[in-house]
Amino acid sequence: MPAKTTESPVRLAAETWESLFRAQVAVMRKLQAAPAFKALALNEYDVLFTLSRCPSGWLRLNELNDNVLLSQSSLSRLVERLEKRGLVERTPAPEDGRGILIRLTDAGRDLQKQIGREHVRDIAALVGPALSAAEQQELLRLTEKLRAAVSVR
Amino acid sequence: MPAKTTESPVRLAAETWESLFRAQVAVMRKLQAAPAFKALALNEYDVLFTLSRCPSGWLRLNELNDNVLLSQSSLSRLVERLEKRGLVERTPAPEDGRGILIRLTDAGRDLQKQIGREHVRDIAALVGPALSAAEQQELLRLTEKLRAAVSVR
DNA sequence: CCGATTTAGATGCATTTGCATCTATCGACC
DNA sequence: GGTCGATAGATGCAAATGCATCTAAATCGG
Repeated sequence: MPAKTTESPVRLAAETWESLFRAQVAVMRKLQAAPAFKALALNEYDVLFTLSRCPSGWLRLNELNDNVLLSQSSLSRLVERLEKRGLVERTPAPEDGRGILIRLTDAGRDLQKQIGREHVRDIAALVGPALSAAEQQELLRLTEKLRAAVSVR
Repeated sequence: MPAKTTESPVRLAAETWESLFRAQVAVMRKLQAAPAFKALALNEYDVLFTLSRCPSGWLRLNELNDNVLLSQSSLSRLVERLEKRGLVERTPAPEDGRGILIRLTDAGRDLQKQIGREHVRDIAALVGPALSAAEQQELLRLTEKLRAAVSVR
C-alpha cells in the first residue's frame, strides 16, 4: 500500500492546497521581479490581459473581479488608474444602468502585448525546465478542474 | 496525435501557469471569506502557521519571507504588528548580530491552532469534492516539483 | 588587520488596499 | 405602478504595502 493513501482525506486536501499555494508564491515572486512590471503592477497587467482575451472587447467591472484577487473597491480604483493612464476606456452599460463596461484603448492593447510577450517568455523559462510537457498538461488539467469546481455558483 | 501536443512548449507553459494562478485566485477568494479571517489577515495567519511548522520554533525574518508573497519591509511591519498583539516574540539572533529570530508565543500558538482547524476544514470542503484522492496526490506532486525547481537559487 | 562590498532588518513616505457605507438602478412581488 | 430587497459600482477613511534608503553587522580581498 502506498504510504500517502494512509492520509486522511482532510489532511490530503490541506497539503495539496498548501503545496499549490507555495508553488504559486514561488513562481509569482520570480515573475513579479521582471523589469516589465516596473511600468505596470502585475494586477494591473492582469486586467489588461483579461480584457485582451475577451471576445467582445468589453467587460463589466464585476466580471473582471472574478479573475483578480482584489476587493471590488480596489478594482474600481485600479480601473480608474488605468483609465487615467489612457490604457482603458469606461462606458455606462447599455442594458444595465448600474453597470459600466470597460475595454482596452489602443495604447492599452499595445502595452499589454509588449509586457505579455516578455511575461510569457519568463513563464516558459520558469515552468518549462521544471516539468515535462506531459506533466504540464496534467497540471493544467487538474488546476482547470479545481477552478471549475470551486467557481460553481 | 493528441490535440494538445501540437502546442508550442512556450504556449503550454504559459497556459499551465495561467490555469494554476486562476485556480489559486478562485480558491483563495473563498478561503479568505471565512469568518476566521476577520480576526487575522491571511498573510498574518500564514506567518503564524509557518512558525508553527518550524521544528526549532525559531525562524529568521528572511526565512519567513520565502514563504509569503510580501516585500521585506511589509513583512517586517507585519511581524511588528503580530508582536504588538502578543502573538509572536522577537529576539536578536545569537549567531548574527544583524538578524532577528521570531517565534510564536503561547497566545500565538493557540490562535494559529484555532484558526488552522477551521481553515483546514474549509480547504477540505473546497478541494475534496473537486478532485479525487489520486488527483490531489498528483497535483501535490506536481506543485511540489514546480516549487522545488523554481526555488533553486 | 583594514577598507570595500554585501546582507539583515528597520523606517520615511507615497501609493494601494479593504471595510464600511453611499447612491442609483434593477427585479420581484403585490 | 409602488414598495422592498438585492446588485453594481463609487467613495471616505484607516490600514497595509512597496520603494528607496538607512544603519549596523558580517564577509571578502588585499
